[in-house]
Parts: sequence; structure tokens; C-alpha cells
Amino acid sequence: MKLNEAKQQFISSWGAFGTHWGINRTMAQIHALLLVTASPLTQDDIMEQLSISRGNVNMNIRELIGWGLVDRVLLTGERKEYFSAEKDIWKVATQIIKERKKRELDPMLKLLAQLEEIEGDKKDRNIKQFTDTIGGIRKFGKQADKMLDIMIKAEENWFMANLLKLFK
Amino acid sequence: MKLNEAKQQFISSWGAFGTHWGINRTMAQIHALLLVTASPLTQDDIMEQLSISRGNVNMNIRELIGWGLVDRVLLTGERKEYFSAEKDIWKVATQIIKERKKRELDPMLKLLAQLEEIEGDKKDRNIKQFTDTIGGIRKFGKQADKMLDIMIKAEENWFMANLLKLFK
DNA sequence: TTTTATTTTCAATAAGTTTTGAAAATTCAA
DNA sequence: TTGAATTTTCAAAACTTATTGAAAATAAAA
Repeated sequence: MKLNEAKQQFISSWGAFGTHWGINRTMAQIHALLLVTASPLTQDDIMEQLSISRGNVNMNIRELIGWGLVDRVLLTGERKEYFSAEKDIWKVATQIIKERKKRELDPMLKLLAQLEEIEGDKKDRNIKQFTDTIGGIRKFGKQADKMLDIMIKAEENWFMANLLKLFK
Repeated sequence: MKLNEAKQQFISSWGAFGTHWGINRTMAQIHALLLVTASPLTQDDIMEQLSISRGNVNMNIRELIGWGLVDRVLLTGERKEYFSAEKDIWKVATQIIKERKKRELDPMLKLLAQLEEIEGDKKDRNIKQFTDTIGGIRKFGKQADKMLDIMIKAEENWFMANLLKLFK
């Protein structure tokens, strides 16, 4: 397999993969393209390589920046903006975990806590089933929350450890 | 808050939550409804409680059965089919992990292995960037794969399952 | 300042996905 | 068998989300 063929395949699969995770195809494809490209790219490069419109690139790039997965890069002497993706997959993963935790898990845990404070006779079969299920989900969610914090910390420490090595 | 209000809220939030995970709103809502309802329900019950069509219930229930999250229940003397959801959230989670691993992670790892076998000079900056990134993602994916297997095993193993209950 | 390059916005439209509902198929009892 | 109850299917319609592209805004150069 040739490099360009392989790139195309990766971009296309990563895009399809994304749709199973509530991420839009194009956003995942742009991310994939930036992941496997050594040098930063401009909006025009991305438009051309993925055959998509300027507006589409612009919106999705900004979304990726919002997720902390892509950075604007300013090349000296260049008028255009360039973009590049974090290549360390652990950093990518912890960044995604951090964001999804904040956007989804945290609000869900808050809601579940409220739902457990239900009025009525705790002996009632229906009420019991409800509070038991909600309680179970909440406990599970809290557990997951803790575990993810540990993963994030581990990655940050690893990063710090490596950063410090540079100064030794 | 009253039971029915709380149920409605849970169903609606669980549905919205699902859309961020590539699951359709209705499927997640049906799952939520079955999770918080003590007794099994018929298609008609679900139609009524969620105000959706018969066809919609039927398709999504079958999808949920395909994911191993919902079971058909036959009540003696009843002509209609009843449906109920697994209520133990750990079992729900491991079931989802198992399925997604099979449907998404395994094929992705297979593809990444192929993409690493690329033709050309390994010293070339572009080729190096590509194989490094793909290799990194693959290593990470394999790691995740192992970790998920451990979680699944833990849940399936009686002793470990009981040990885990201490943390639930 | 004016001009030109570049980025951003957003209404219109295209594409994709979900839902409906009626007809067909199936199941079970009489 | 036949017929009523129930489940399944699937084309068409409704709804949702993504994409385009041209116009407006912004930034840099002349």
C-alpha cells in the first residue's frame, strides 16, 4: 500500500468511527488528516485534500480547537493561519476524556442526584425500583468519574515528568 | 418531585445522553423506560408511555435485544410479548463494552495493523509521521482492548464481581 | 488611507436519519 | 382449517444535522 492510499483509508475510517461516538464525520476526518500529516496545514489545504467547502472546514476546525485537539500555528512571514493536531495519542485521549467528563458525565451525575430525592413511600415497589436503578447508575457514574480523574492525572504527571527531564 | 415527573426527566435526559454516544434518542428512551419500570412492558405500553409509533418501538426494541440490553419475557397465560431490561448497571456496562469492542475496536485494530505495513522509505519524514501516528494509536488501542477484557472478565467472574460490589 | 488577502458567518439547501402507519406476515386459539 | 391477535416490514414523510457558497467582517500590506 502506498502512503497516500493509506492516508485516505485512515481518514475515511476515522471519520466513520467518529459517527459511532457522536462526532460528525467531517470533524473526525479533519482530525485524522492533521494527525497523519507531518507539517501544519491551511484551510485551503484541508479543503482541497478532503474536497469540502471553506465554511465547513472553518466550523469544524474551530470545533476541534474548542476540544483542545487542534492548535492554530503562526508561521513567520506567512499571512495564512496554519493548523496542526496533537500527535501524542495519550494526550488526545485525556483531552477527550476531560471534555466529555465536563460536558456529559458531570451534568448527568448532578441530575441523578436530584432524581434520587424523590417524594413518596420508599416501600412502594415502583418507587423502590426507580431509586434503586437511579442510585445504581449514580454510584457507577461516580466510580467512573474517579477512575477517569486518575487517568487524567496519570497522563499529566507523565507529561510533567518528561518536561522536567529536559531541565535535568 | 413526584415519581412520574422524575421518570419522565430521566427518560428524556437518558435519550439526549444517548445521542452523544451514537445511539438514537428513541432507543435510549425505551431503554431508560424499561430500566426504571419494575414490571415488564408490552409494545403497546411503550407506545403509549413514550407517544411513539408501533413500528418505531418494534425496531428499537429489536436493536436493544441485539445489544443484549433487553430481554423478551413470556408471561404464562399472556398472548402478548413483554420486555424487560437488565437492571444491574455493571452488567449493562460490560454488555455495551463487549459489543462496542466487537463492532468497533476490533475492526479498527485490524485496519491499523494493515496501515502500518506501508511501502516506502522509512526515513521519509511523511512516511515516518504516518507510521508513528498509526503505530501510536494502535498501541493505545491494544492497551485499551486488554483493559476492557479485564473489566469484562471481572464482571463475569463471580468472585471478582462480588469483590467489585464493595466499590459499587 | 485604500486595497487585497484571509477568515468568519449564516441562510438556503442538501444529505442523512428517524418515524410513521398501513399492509403483510406470523402466531395462536378455537 | 379459519380468524383474531400480535408482530414485523418497509416505502414515504417528517425531522434533524451537515454542507455549501457568497456576502460580511477582519486583518495585513501597500
